Amino acid sequence: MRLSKRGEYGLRAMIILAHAYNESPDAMLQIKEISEQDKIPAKYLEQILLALKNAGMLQSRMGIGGGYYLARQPKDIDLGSIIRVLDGPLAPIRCVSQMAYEPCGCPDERTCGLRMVMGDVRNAIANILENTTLEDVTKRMDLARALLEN
Amino acid sequence: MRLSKRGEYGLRAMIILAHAYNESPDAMLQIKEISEQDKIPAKYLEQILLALKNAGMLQSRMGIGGGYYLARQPKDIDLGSIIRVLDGPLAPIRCVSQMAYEPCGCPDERTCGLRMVMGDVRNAIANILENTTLEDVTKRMDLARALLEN
DNA sequence: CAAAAAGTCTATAACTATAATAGACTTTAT
DNA sequence: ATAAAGTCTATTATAGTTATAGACTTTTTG
Repeated sequence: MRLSKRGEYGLRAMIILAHAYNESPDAMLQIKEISEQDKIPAKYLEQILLALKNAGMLQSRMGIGGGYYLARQPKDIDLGSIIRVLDGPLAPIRCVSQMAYEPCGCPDERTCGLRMVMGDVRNAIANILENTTLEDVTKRMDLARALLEN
Repeated sequence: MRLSKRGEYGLRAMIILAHAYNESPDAMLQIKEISEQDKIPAKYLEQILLALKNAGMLQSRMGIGGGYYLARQPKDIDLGSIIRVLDGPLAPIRCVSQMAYEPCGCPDERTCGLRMVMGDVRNAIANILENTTLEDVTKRMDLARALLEN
């Protein structure tokens, strides 16, 4: 049930970009800055950010002073979409995937016990990830930081 | 977030064995029977069942008339344990795993946004899987079958 | 307009995990 | 003694993940 490094790196990068957005909506961060801050191999991060850009979640500017920034407000980007772009379906098995269904070959899907349980799991995961936005994440982080200062 | 074939095959096999248990608590099934019923490569299934046996969830008898059977009642075997044996931790990332924690290297785990969300996800998954037993699964299947007959 | 600084794109290498197969061995019933 | 079952370990094959490389394009600015 694990999240790949690719997914993890992508989420971390998006969270950093969301923080930058909060400070100034038109801030830009370079691949190198993000990769150093989060200890992600720069060339690998490059591919990840590019994929997120091609999926419409990031924008970028080339050339001097260029970099990446969120294509939408943090409140309009949910974690589920990010993971789907980088890692594929959220569902543990394909036959319960909403976005990428495939039959699993059991005699009757309607009475397949594994499918029922995994359907519950996929819904639980999707509920959290689709309803958690980058804004939610940065808010929780800010709150945790504030609480620690006392 | 996916379940491996190993995990899937193992769960399917355990569900079949639970059904056999329901029919008669001392029923035994052979590897070959299970593998044919569920279209699982017999030699692969062999390894899976052996792992579950070594983890104390199955018992077996060698020789003519031998086979596998559940080591405990279906109500006392939960799906989370089965998956842990076959696929490892339920958590999407190690730093939120209860059973196999490892630090993830972020500067401060207490304020790591990714960790907070993934902690929620791991709890949601574990809640379902640890609280669903083989008995729950066979009951749901029987109910679904009964409903379809009308 | 040249140079430098950034992102773009595609290929491929290295590594790891998954899935599957093979075969010799042990136990048990008849 | 033989045949039918599980046991155990090794090995192969495949796929997926992670990472690296390098040539290319765009943009800014001196």
